[in-house]
Amino acid sequence: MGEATVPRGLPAKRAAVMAAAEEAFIQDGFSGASLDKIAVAAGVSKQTIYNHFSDKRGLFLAVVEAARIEVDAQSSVDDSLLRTPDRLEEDLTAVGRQLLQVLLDERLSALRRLLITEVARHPELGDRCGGSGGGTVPRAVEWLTLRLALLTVGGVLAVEDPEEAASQFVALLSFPGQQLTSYGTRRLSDEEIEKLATSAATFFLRAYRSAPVDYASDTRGA
Amino acid sequence: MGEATVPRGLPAKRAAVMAAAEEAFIQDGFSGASLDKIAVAAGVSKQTIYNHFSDKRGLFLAVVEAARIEVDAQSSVDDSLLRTPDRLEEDLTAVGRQLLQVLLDERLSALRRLLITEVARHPELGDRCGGSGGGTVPRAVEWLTLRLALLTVGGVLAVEDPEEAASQFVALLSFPGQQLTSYGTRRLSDEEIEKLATSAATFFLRAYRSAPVDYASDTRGA
Amino acid sequence: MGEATVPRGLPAKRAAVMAAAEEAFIQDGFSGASLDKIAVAAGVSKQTIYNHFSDKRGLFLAVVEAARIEVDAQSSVDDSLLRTPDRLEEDLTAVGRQLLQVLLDERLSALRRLLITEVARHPELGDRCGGSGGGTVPRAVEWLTLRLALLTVGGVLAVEDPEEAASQFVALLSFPGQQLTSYGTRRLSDEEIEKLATSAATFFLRAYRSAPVDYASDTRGA
Amino acid sequence: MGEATVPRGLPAKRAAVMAAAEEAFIQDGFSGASLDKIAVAAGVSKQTIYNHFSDKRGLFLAVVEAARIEVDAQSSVDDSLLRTPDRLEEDLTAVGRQLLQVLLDERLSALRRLLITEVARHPELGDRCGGSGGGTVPRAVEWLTLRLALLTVGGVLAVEDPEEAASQFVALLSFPGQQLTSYGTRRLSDEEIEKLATSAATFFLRAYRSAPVDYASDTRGA
DNA sequence: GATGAATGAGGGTTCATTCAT
DNA sequence: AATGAATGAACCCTCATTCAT
Repeated sequence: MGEATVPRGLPAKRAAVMAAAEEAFIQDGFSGASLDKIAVAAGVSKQTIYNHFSDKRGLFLAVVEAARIEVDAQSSVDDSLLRTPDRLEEDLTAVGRQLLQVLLDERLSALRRLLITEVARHPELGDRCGGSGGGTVPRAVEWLTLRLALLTVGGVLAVEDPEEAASQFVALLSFPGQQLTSYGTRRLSDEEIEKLATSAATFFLRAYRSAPVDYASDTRGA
Repeated sequence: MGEATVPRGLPAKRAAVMAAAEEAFIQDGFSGASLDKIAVAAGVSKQTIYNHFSDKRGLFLAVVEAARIEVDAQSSVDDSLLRTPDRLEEDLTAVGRQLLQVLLDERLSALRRLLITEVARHPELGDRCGGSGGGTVPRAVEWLTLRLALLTVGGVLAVEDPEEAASQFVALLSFPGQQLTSYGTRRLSDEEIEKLATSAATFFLRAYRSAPVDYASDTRGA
Repeated sequence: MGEATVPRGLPAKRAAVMAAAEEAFIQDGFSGASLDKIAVAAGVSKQTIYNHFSDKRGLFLAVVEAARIEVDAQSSVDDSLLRTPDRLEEDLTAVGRQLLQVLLDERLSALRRLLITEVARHPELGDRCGGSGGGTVPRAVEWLTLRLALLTVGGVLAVEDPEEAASQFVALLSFPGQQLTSYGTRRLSDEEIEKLATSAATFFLRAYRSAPVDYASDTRGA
Repeated sequence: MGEATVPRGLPAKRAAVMAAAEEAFIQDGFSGASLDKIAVAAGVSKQTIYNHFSDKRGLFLAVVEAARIEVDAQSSVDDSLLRTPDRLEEDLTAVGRQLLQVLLDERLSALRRLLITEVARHPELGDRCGGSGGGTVPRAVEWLTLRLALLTVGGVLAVEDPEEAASQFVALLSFPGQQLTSYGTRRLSDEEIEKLATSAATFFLRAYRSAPVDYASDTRGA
């Protein structure tokens, strides 16, 4: 935990350093980022960085950890969705849209790209950042898990393992989303988002919708 | 294509440089890798690198391009699978196992991690490396697409868009695979592979199996 | 003025760097000089140079500018000469002697040689170093101009344009002086100096002495 | 003498190298010039340079020596001038104009700048290149010396030492010419040339015109 | 005689880091 | 707590030069 829990130095300077460092690390990677430039960008002496953080790696870890927490706290899905059986497909598609936007959020994507490469070089990142550097957003996934469980209890869905199903839905969104955007390097158009969300929701419901009687008469979307 | 297609210098030295460079770039990233060390590792003078490649960047691009091509050429799936209606679930699970092994192949994963961060910094990579998301294996995916199409034609599956369905299957495997392994940083156990493959195959067939009459009697789920 | 006017770093180190740099640049030229060697000669780390100066070029410009100012400040002619009509030829010859010594001063010559080649490559030098031809000494020339003007006012000389005449006198000294010494590369003997000064003074007075009545009886020549 | 008198290799390639080298050395100085770039500019392998010349210095010396000879051979003054007493001032001014153009010739100036700095570093240049690297043009000066001697014999001028007088005339032209042009870095306008030539001729004749009877009534040009 | 390939040394510059204030 | 000054190592790259073809 180190630097993050025992901040030394004036908090304002510390925050300026972390902001500048986050941008630098995201832009240039760990080795590519320069403490000189970070200090200049933060309007701070270089030594001040060393007063706040143990060294370059310490700064890096603190920045990533803070950003992860912050991003996760900001990502949520419209809580009114998936609460009733009607509009099931529409609601799930809407959830897909929102999840996509959360998962492909610019800052989160940049962070994820950073983690993906640096975790292999800095193993402590894995421990600090909720595993794997995968960069999914725990809160939103937990929320979806809960909804799926409730819908199953309500007889609307037939999901044996809600956590697994939630992960599958996220996978159906995230994987093509990352492929299409080069891991968040470019943005998706509204049409692309719509298409991905619809496709995932359709596929998902085709497998997990509970009423087999409806199945034969189901007019599955294209 | 540049340096990769107009090799100058003795091919042996060139190959040694590329091998050493691939390892260095994978290990330390683009900025982290040192040409000095690459030269030493390749048993070559530093200037020799510049005799073969224009730049550090030129070397990087050549290395990545070559590795991509090579990896893709080596990755294939057992061609006898998914050729008959019987053993559908077993075969699809086997395909999932093999795809997982291909997709999480150590070298391919390392390359993917490299690309994920560096594409943002070297846009040429996207153009050269086909999709830049870096890291699915075109040949294997094409193979699966073809199999799904044929099975649909044969009435075994009900897949409207085989390409999309193949991508979905890959997503169901790759996304959790990458999460669990920190993008290929650690290896999956056989049990984990089995579980992922089974889960994906089950989910996939639940949605795409063509005979609804079988649906009610299906003993699905792990 | 740039680096020269905003000195950062301990002035002592800065001065040591500039001294070492002046010697190196004079000895080896701009491209020939090595910052490594300058740092060693100055007893300073190489990075310290970059702490004080923006660049190799920045260092070069600062060094040349400072040296020019310093050299000019040190060069003067015996102020008691050319103040009375008597001893006109002797005084002018003495002025010639002293001007020669000033103009062929070792440091000034070295600086001039440096400027002559580098001005073409670093145009800023021309602006910074007053005329860039590099190497006459403004203060001494101004002094002579004033003396010639006063002697003309006193009726001793018949000089229409004192500034032009001063330049001519300097030309009569400098040009052969530079030729004979390979632009200050070797030193003149006292005899050579005497000969040049006498020749220039004789020639000059032959043209500019005011009393034509004296002309016929003049015992000129060496 | 070395390379210049015992040329090895195909003369065409040798000439291409020398031409490229002359430009490079003039542009960038001895240390600044790169054999790599010279080879490319000459359309020749680098090793070919070493087949023709001993090393970088050998190439440099050969280039400078050849250029000096060539430039001198091309510089001459209108031989019909200064042959009769009439039009003395006009002729001498015309000689001044032509000498200025010769002395400030672009190539000669560039060569002179090169020599001025490099002679100190390569003493053999002084021996090979007619002393001092001063860069006057022997043939033209000899011509003027002869003319002044003949005019003195003819009673038109009163020059005791024609060689010294010729040098003085050259000094009166060259020195301001080099100052004004930053040693040949920029070109003089016709007006500037005219002014310099007139000034030198006027000054020269004021001192050396033989007829003192004319002196009092002389209306010396401004 | 001419080449392409290779070398080792050194170029200028910037790095992460520490000391003194 | 914060700074400016300084460090030594390492960075990528290019140098003049030689070897083998």
